[in-house]
Amino acid sequence: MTKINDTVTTRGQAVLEALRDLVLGGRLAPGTRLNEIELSQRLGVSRTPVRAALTALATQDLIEYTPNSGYSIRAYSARDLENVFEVRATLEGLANRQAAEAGFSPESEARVDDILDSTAALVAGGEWSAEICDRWVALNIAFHQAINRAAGNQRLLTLLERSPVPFIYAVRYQWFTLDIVSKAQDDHVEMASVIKNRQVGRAEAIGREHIYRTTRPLIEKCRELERLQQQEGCAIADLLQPLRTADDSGESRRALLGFGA
Amino acid sequence: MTKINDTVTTRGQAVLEALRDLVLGGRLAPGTRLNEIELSQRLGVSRTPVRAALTALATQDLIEYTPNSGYSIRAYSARDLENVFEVRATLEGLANRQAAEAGFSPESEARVDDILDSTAALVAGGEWSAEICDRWVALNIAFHQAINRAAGNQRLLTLLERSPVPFIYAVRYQWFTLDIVSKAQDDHVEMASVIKNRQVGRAEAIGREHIYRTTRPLIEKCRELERLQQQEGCAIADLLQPLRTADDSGESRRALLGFGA
DNA sequence: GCTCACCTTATTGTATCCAATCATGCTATC
DNA sequence: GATAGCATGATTGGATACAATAAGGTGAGC
Repeated sequence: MTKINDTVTTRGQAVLEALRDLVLGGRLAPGTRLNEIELSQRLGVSRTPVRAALTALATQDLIEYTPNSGYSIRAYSARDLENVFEVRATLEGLANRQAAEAGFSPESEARVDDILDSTAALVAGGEWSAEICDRWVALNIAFHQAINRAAGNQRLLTLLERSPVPFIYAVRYQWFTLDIVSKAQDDHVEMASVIKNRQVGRAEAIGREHIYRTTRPLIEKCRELERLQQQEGCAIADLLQPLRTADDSGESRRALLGFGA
Repeated sequence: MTKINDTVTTRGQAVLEALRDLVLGGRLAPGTRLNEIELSQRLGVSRTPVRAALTALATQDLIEYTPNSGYSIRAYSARDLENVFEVRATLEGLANRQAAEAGFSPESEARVDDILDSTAALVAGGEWSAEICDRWVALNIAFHQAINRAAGNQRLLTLLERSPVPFIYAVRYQWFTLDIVSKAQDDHVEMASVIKNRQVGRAEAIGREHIYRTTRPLIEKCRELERLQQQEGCAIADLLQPLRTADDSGESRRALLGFGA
């Protein structure tokens, strides 16, 4: 079994990264218990750093904790997702506004333009594969990160980066089609433009709307699935079902940890 | 030395509460190191639950963590405070909007009205003492909590309740004067009214503005102090200085823990 | 045959021990 | 006299042993 990467500061930190990837990967069904002993054995460490990582993940609401019972993968209902995205939309709106207030630094502006060029090229290519999708997802994260950083609000940045949107990574091959990504590209171009022109009010509105636009169909899909089944949480488990068995070799970091299917 | 309250589920949870109160209490100067051994001895437990609590607090950004060095009380610059309150204002705006969208339940409405009656009575009394201030602070928290709950967004509620505004508790005697509280009362009345009338847009704007209004003077004060001294962080330490020696018998829970001056 | 109680076992919670790391202060050398 | 290197102490990081709790199964009694 592969050991963890020990170039990181402490084992606890490394385990935290590993378990975060595991949880966000979406391979584990809601309710799955995270056994401390099993995890520590898989990662080649003792229970101590595993417990530290689990504590941190539970504090971030990425997993559930029940005293004397342990940690488990939490279920997301369509309502939960809606709430998560509503908060995120609001916070990204704030980030865009503050970025517009502050204006881009020359470096930020260059970076944003670079990213937009890259994503434009991907979209214009007309091809769409798992590999290209992964490239686009990385660029998409980089784009939002660049804007969120430009806002110059450390508190906001921390909240946005520490609350990754669950399932987005997991469902990306199903979700980010060329059509969706093309619309996102238009949004991104407008976001950058509005910030450059320091249009504060529009920046907030567009930043917020961009999140609503891109996530609403996902929520609708979950809601539909929930209607078909009565049980809460199961809806999303099903949405992810195809992924739990799919090939995932592209994700090097998680694969490195021995968490393959 | 007083032991921790063991009616709570696990020692780890109890220690977390205790340390959270300690940190939010504002008695410890920025940079103060949180020695695991010392804390465990004070609380009458081993280092293990202390470490769990410290991990959680660091994850919530209430304390700072440096690998192989430990945990310490973080400093807040005026800029930090501004960022924290900007995020909070935005989130409370969202809460008010969602509350207006959903409307009050009969119970929520009754509770909000009760609280408004109580705070109105305090303000109308014309007297202002530490004791009355404490009563008002508790009611103020209850008011915002009631509205935030009425929004029906669990995610949002968690973020708001897990990110208590630092220093508010610490500086409350200096800060919440009869004048300030009286203005807050007007805001609260309007917030409740607008939600009752389901005026969604105004609810968001007023909720947001209420936070800006009540916190901006605090930020200005910090900024002024920072101008006087060059060092960052020290400003707020000074703002709190009088409190570090002040009598604090009103805070039963923290006093219970043996963290007196 | 069903239910309740007890016991067993698996897993978490806590304490303690050892290792690793960092900071401090001293000494020696330039 | 100043600086670099080393040694020593204090503190954190990690592992392990032990205690407590919860869940599940088995047995006996009704």
